[in-house]
Amino acid sequence: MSRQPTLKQLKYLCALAQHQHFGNAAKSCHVSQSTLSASIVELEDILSISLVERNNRAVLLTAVGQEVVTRAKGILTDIDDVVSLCEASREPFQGTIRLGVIPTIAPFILPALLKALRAQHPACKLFVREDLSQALVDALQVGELDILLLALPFPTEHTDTLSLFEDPFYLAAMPNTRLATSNKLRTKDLHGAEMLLLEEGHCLRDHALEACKLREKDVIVPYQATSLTTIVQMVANGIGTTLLPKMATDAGITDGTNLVIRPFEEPNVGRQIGLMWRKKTPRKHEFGLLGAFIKRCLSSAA
Amino acid sequence: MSRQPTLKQLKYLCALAQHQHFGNAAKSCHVSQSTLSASIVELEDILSISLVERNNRAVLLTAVGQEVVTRAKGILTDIDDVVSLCEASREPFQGTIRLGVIPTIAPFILPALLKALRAQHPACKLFVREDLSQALVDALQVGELDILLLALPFPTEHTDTLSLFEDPFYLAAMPNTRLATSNKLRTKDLHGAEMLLLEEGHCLRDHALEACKLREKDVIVPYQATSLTTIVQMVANGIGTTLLPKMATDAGITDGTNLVIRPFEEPNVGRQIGLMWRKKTPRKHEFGLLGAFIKRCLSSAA
DNA sequence: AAAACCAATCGAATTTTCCGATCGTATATG
DNA sequence: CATATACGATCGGAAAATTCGATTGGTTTT
Repeated sequence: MSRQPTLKQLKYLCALAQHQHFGNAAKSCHVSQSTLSASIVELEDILSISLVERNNRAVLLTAVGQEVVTRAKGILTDIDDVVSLCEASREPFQGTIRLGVIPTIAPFILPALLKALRAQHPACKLFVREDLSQALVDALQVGELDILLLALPFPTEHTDTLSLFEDPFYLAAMPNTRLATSNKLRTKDLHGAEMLLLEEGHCLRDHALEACKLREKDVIVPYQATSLTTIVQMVANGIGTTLLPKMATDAGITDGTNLVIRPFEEPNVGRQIGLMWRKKTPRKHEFGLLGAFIKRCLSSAA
Repeated sequence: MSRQPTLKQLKYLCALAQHQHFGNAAKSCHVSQSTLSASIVELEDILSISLVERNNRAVLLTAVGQEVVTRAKGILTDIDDVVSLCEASREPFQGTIRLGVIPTIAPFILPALLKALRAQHPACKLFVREDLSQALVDALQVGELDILLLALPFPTEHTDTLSLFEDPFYLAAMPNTRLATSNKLRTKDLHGAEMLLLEEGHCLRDHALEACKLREKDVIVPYQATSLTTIVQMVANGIGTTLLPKMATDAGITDGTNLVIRPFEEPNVGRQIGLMWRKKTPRKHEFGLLGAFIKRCLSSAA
C-alpha cells in the first residue's frame, strides 16, 4: 500500500534543496533536525526512490530529486494561491458572484450596474446569466447561481428575497388613440383594449395582468416577440398598446418613436424588483450590501 | 495563526463535490462520515470561508468552493504526477541521466551511444555536457552531473570508477616520414619527434605523454587546436605528427587525408576509458548497467 | 405522528507527529 | 595519531492529531 506524499514533506524537501543542510533547513521550517530528516526519509520511502544524496560535506539532490523539488514548488504555490483566493473572497465584492437576471430587467439595469461595480469594486467578478424567472430559480436551487435579480413575487421554496424598489408600469400607446388621449388613465380603461404582452413564461406578463386586473382575452400574444424592444416597435407601428416598466422607459426604450408614455392614476400599478438567494447561503451579508449597491447605483443614474 | 490546507482535506472536498453527499463521499474515501465532515469543517475554518452549503436535500458548493475544487483537482493530479514520475524513474534507464563527457571521447562515442539509447531505452532522458575532465569532476561533485565518461586515471576523491575498455594510441604521420616508415614502431622512437598534442587541460595530452614516456620538449603545443580534428588537419599539412586514440580513427577522423596510422609494438600504449560517479550515488546499479550498455553498443558498432 | 435521512458533534481509542538525546561516520584540528 | 567538531540517522517517549462509532438536532417523507 503506497501512500501519498504530504505537503509537509514536499515543503521540507524544498527547504532542504534551498539550504543544502538538514539543520538549517529544519530551522527555517521551525522544526527539529530529526523531524525534517525523518520526513525526508519517509518521503523517499513513499516514492521508493532516493531524492537526496547525503554527503558529509554537502547535501546533493539526485536528478529525480531536482525534478521533484521543481514540481513541489509549483504545488506549494498552487496551495498558496488557493489560500489567497479565499482570503480575497472573504471580503464582500472581492470574489465571484454568479447573478441571474430576467430579460425584462437585464438590458435596463446591467449597463449601469456593471459600470458602477467595475469602478467601485474592481476585484469583483460578476458572472451574469439572463433567463426566465423559473429557469433562474432552478439554477439558483442547484447552486449554479448565487443570487437572482428579478421581479417579485415569484413562488419558490428555500429562498430569501430582498425587495429593492417598485417599478411602475406605464402605458405606451400611439398619440391619437383612445388610451393616449383619455382624461385620467386607470387600469380598468384597459379592459377590452388590445394589449401586446410578452409570451408566456415572462413574469412581466403575469405581473402586468395581475396589476391591471386584465383577462387573457384582452391580450394579444405577439408572434416571436421575446423582448420589450420588439413590442415597442410593434406598438409604434399601430398594432396595439402595451405596458412598459419604468426602468425600460428610463433607459430610453421608446427613443425614436412618437409613442405616448402615461402613468396610471392609482397606486401600486407596477412590479416589485428584488433579489433572491438560497436561505442557506453563507453570503447573506454580502448580498444585502449588493442590494443597497444596486439601489444606490440606480438612483444616481436616474 | 493560519495553517495550510492539507491534501487530505482537498481530496475530501473533491470527493464531496463529486458525490454531493457526505456519506457517499466518505465511503469513496474509505473514511467515516464524521471524519469527512470534520475535515470539511476544518478546511473551511482554515480558509475562513464557507465552501459548502449544507442543505438537507443537497450539498451545494459555493462559488469559492467551486473554484477551490477546480484548483484542488489540479493540485492532486500534480501530486500524482510526482508519484508516477518517481515510479518511472525507479527502473534503470527510465529517468534522467546527466552525463559529462570529455571532448576527446564525445564526438566518437556519443553518436552511436545516443542512437542505441534512443532505440533500446526511449524513456531515458540523457543530458550531455562536454567539458574538460577537471570541470566535469567539479560538476559531478556539486551534483550538477550524475556520471562522467572520461579517460582514467583521473585524481579525485569521493568517487567510484568503472573501467570500460582500453583505447590504444595510434601514431598518425605523413606517409614518407621517418616514423611512418620505420620497421617496428615503439614509444621510444617518438623521442625527439615533433609531436602535436592538444593544449593543457585535455587529459588526452597527459595520458599520451605518460603512455609514451614523452617529455614536454618533444611536444609542439599547437596554437588554437582544441579538437583532434584540427590536429589531424595540421599533421596532414606536414606540421608534425600526433597520437590518435583508436576510437577517433575508428570514427574516421583521418578520412580524406593520406595519413599513415600505425599501432605501437608494446602493449598498454593507450588510455583507459571509464565511468565515474559519486561514491554516495543511489544509482550505482543503473550506472553499472550503463557501463555494460556502452561497451555493448561500441563493440557492435566496431 | 412516526420513520427515515442527513450532517454535525462528542468522547474515546488509536495513530501520527514531534522533540531531545544519542549514535555513527566523516572531516578538521592539535 | 588522537581529539574535537560537524552532520545526518535513529531511538524512545511525550504530545497532538486523526479516526471512528454513537448520538444529536433538524428536516423530509411516509
